[in-house]
Amino acid sequence: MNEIRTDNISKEPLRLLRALVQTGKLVELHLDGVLDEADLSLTRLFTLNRLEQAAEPLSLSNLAACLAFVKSNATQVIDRLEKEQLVKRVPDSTDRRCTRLALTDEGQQRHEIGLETIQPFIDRLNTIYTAEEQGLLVRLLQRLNTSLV
Amino acid sequence: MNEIRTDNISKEPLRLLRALVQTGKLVELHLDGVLDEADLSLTRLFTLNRLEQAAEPLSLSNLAACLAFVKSNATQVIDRLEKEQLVKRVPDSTDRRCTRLALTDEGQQRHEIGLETIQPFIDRLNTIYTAEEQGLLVRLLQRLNTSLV
DNA sequence: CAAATATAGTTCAATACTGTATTATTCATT
DNA sequence: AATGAATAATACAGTATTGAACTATATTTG
Repeated sequence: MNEIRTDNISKEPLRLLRALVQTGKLVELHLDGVLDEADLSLTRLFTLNRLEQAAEPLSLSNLAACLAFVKSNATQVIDRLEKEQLVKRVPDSTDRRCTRLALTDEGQQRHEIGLETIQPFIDRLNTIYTAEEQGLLVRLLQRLNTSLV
Repeated sequence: MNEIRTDNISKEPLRLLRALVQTGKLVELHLDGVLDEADLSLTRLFTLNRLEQAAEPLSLSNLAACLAFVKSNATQVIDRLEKEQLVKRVPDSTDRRCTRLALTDEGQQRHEIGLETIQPFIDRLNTIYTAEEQGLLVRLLQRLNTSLV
């Protein structure tokens, strides 16, 4: 009797998967366009945001884990941000393998600008979803997130 | 008195955004690894899946819209799939600007293999989320999705 | 019907990302 | 203390994606 249930689930097995992956891409595609005027991308803004929010200065590995890309890419993202003086590499005091990342003043300013630039989209999210729905969505997504790390 | 509410929302304005974008990326990162053994990527599997599911043969623009990437990328994704004989370009009968896309037999087989390859992850999704939660999640995500097109 | 505008697809250059191999350092075990 | 395994970061090659400029065909409109 559970055939029916199984059939229902497997009928369109990629629906959830596609929704998860492609909504993210759509959002990124949209915001990358918007952020162009601030000389940022969503990846770059997220990076600045992480560094700004972190209690302790993050390492490159931390960052790669936070932002869902591989370590070698973290190196390059930070290379680019450092070249533009938005971020600074500082050596870790105790572990000499480890590099810590700090926002420069200009990095902080750019972070602010970036947040303002995407504010219209944030407002739009607030019209699309109620506060409760936003909370629910975040909880559901993070449940998957943590199960993937 | 609504200051409090506003503050609450703007305190961590990127939480939802980050959850949306990065959960998608994490899933893709994970499945790209898994799909490697089938000589596929998630993008490629989604592409095959779209072509297989479509009632009418899709055009390249359709596909780009479905899969959340730009037209020039659709051209190249299809170039690669066509080179491997998984997909065939066929001219549209009425509009000579338009190219329609068809799965080859090998493309269908590879699609099947791809689905089997990610089945363990689908199963895992089914343990992480109840059927109701999956439905809810899809509805919420698609609401944003359609508002972005 | 001609001219202007829009649409479908492609090309090409620039950028971003992944994966493998490598170096340097630390940690663990004996 | 010495050796071996683990971790942090990087370099580099290969691939994927974007964006702008372009060609060809359709559609609209004056």
